[in-house]
Amino acid sequence: MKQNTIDHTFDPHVSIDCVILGFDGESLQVLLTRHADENPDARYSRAKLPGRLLYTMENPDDAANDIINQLTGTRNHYVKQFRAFGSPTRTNDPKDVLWLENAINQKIGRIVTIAYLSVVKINNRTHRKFAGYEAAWYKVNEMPDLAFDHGDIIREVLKELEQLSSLQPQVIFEMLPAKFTALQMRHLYEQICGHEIDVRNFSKLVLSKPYIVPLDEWEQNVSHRAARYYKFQASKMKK
Amino acid sequence: MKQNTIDHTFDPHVSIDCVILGFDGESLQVLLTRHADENPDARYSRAKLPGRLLYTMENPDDAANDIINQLTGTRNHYVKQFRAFGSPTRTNDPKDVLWLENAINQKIGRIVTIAYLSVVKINNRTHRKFAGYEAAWYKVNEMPDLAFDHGDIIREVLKELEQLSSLQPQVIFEMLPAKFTALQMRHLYEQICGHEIDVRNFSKLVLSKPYIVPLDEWEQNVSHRAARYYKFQASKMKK
DNA sequence: CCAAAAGTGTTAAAGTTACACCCATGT
DNA sequence: ACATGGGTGTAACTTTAACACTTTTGG
Repeated sequence: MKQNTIDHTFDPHVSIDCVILGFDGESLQVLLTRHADENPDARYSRAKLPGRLLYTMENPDDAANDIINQLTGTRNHYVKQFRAFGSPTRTNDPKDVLWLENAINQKIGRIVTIAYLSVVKINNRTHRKFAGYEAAWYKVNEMPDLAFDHGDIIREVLKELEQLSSLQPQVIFEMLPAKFTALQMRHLYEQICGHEIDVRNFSKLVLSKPYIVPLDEWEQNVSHRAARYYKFQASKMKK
Repeated sequence: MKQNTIDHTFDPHVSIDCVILGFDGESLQVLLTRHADENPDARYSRAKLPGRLLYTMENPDDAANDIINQLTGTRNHYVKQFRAFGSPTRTNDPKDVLWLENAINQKIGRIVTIAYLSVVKINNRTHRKFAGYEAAWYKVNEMPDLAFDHGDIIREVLKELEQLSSLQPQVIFEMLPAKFTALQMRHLYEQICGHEIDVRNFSKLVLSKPYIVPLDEWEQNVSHRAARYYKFQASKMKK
């Protein structure tokens, strides 16, 4: 879709930021980038959402896919535009201004950013270094201090995820491994909706769905009764 | 909030478009602008969402409020950012390009627009002329051919409204007059969700809500049994 | 035998759907 | 008298919430 021949010029007015969420079996995590400097100057040190300026005539959705692909290696990930953030003060924090003008190499006014929500499976390719940055997963409950309004963006995206997962349960399975236990799935739901879920009600409700199919495989070498594995079958969803 | 002293320069990269919805007692309507030329050149003739470029350092939310205020005279209206639209081809239709370059008075690349959803009460001030344009209400089922991707934007906003009205019923009452009948309210719900609603179930469901309070007033001079009026009382909503 | 997590049913309450008739008013 | 819309109840079904004990396995 994107060619090497495209024009990589940009006007410093619109950027794309991606809230890439994943799940490690216990916690919901968000992928953040940091300057890869070994001994970073404080002004370079705040973590950020992965993102960049939008190229002239580039489709914002393509840009988001690019960013996600660069960091995670995936080409088929769930991604959805959330909304734009454009407060004139969002790029004003002195801690961020220096970084920004260095990175972009010119004076910057207000930048409108289009935030995307993406959910992926965490794997060993999702900690890539690129262009002087490195990306790492952070538990959403233990996020560091973030540049710009990125903390707010993440908090709002998380609320959106809660709605999204009840309206479109498929997104849940974009975060879970291909085979997962009921406990993993329940932990994920609990992280998303922010409260505990009764085990028995969860079994009934979720495991009764035709698109969650039990496998004839069980956990190995666990010091307790082994849990069954399930898989998600998209073709058994309706409407 | 906005002063006359603000800087009205802009870079032609980001615009704001408002999907302003209203209800006339029967149909859901959207406020569109047209060039007010008496005998309009065809190239000026497609209807558009009310909107404009974003001024340098202007808050997008403020811009949306301004646009809505200019057209409807209201200062307290429900408004919510929907999302950004930025396809590189969205401003490419030759029917629109001439108008756009005339209006903005320079060559234009791709413009990212931030779409807002607003709901207002229709009144006699909501057909204002301004700056060579005039605004008029159109039934959402009978929209004219629209410039750019404005037709798509409206269709997507209407889906959003359906979700919004079940999650935040207050928005319904932003469209209804201060006193309304059960029939009006039911028509509005039907327009929003796109199908008929059973009268008896509607009474039970809606009229059982504590925030919908019956008045001791009835319709006058109608050629059938007079319907009761109700009002919305925000203070009786919970959570 | 102990620790840890798996797995499994019942009941009550609330909400949703489907469905039909008589009433009040103006012409 | 008739046309128009107003107003009302019940039963079946579905969904949600609350709640506790026995099983399996490894150490």
